[in-house]
Amino acid sequence: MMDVEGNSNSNSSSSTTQSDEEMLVDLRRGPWTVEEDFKLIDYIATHGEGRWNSLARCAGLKRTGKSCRLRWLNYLRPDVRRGNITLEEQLMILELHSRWGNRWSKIAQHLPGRTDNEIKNYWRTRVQKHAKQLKCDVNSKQFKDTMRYLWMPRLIERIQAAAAATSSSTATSASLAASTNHHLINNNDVGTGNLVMPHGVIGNDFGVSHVTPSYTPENSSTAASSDSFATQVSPVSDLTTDYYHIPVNHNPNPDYFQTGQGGYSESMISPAGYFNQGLDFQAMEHNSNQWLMESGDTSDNLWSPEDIWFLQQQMM
DNA sequence: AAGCGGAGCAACCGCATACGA
DNA sequence: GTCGTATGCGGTTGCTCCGCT
Repeated sequence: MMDVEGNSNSNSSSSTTQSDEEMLVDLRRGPWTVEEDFKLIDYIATHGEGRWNSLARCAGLKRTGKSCRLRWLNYLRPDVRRGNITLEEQLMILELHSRWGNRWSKIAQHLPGRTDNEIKNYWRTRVQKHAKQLKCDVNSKQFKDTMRYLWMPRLIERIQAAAAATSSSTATSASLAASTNHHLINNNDVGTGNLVMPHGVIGNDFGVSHVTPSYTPENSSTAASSDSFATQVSPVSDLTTDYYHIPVNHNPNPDYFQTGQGGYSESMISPAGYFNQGLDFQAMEHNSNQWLMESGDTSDNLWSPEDIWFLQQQMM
């Protein structure tokens, strides 16, 4: 593919409008040029988006409507966030993927500024790489448990640590940590009631505990809406949808919430009980150590030796 | 310095669904 | 109800970059 010279492409899409696109005998493909980008931006600024086939034609772009749409949505749109996936976003992706699977666009809706394509790429390149390093399939129960019991708690710890390091002086970051905990842990209150305590005292069996004396969902939301916050860290608290409060068993996807398994956080509360269900955590720990040795990307190094030690204690 | 291989990412493809005539 | 068209989504491809040998 990637015929940058723009070969005719009558078979580019089985469902794309024949009348519109086949008339464009000179369709370009491959990477977009700066000139094409400007054309598209200009046209959309004047006429708005939508009706992509006619847009492509009227804007003088020798591209398919689909190509224009994709370019706009994934790259040119002014609110697209570029750059590294933050810890908060990683956590969100892991959590949301555990709920919805490869529903990338749905996941992207909860990560403002991120596109489904970007999240999909992140998953395929980073998460699947880790699965490979752990020598298990990304869809396997073992790998999902690894995410649930090791990565996610570790991410929460690191988010809190980062917030504590930078925010003793700013309420914003504190609210972030609180809000992250609130959103990610609050569905534990379904059937447990012991994780989210009044006035933001939050803890779990992984040693992740945090006291946020003034936290409420309301002020978290307020803090999250500040501009500086939005540009520096992922606006987790903008995820105002209350799906975290939905009892996990209501999830329509049986693949992710099997009987007795619950959501990840439900099991996080009482890992010891769950650890007795035949999981090969020794093998996971071995592979995880190997992963830590091999990975040079600090953003991926979610586990410390203490984590491994703790994991071993849980298994005893 | 050159070759090679893997990672990351932009773009394409095919299918599904929505919508209007 | 059917057909044609438009849009959206998830999977896949292949290019570029970068690190390693």
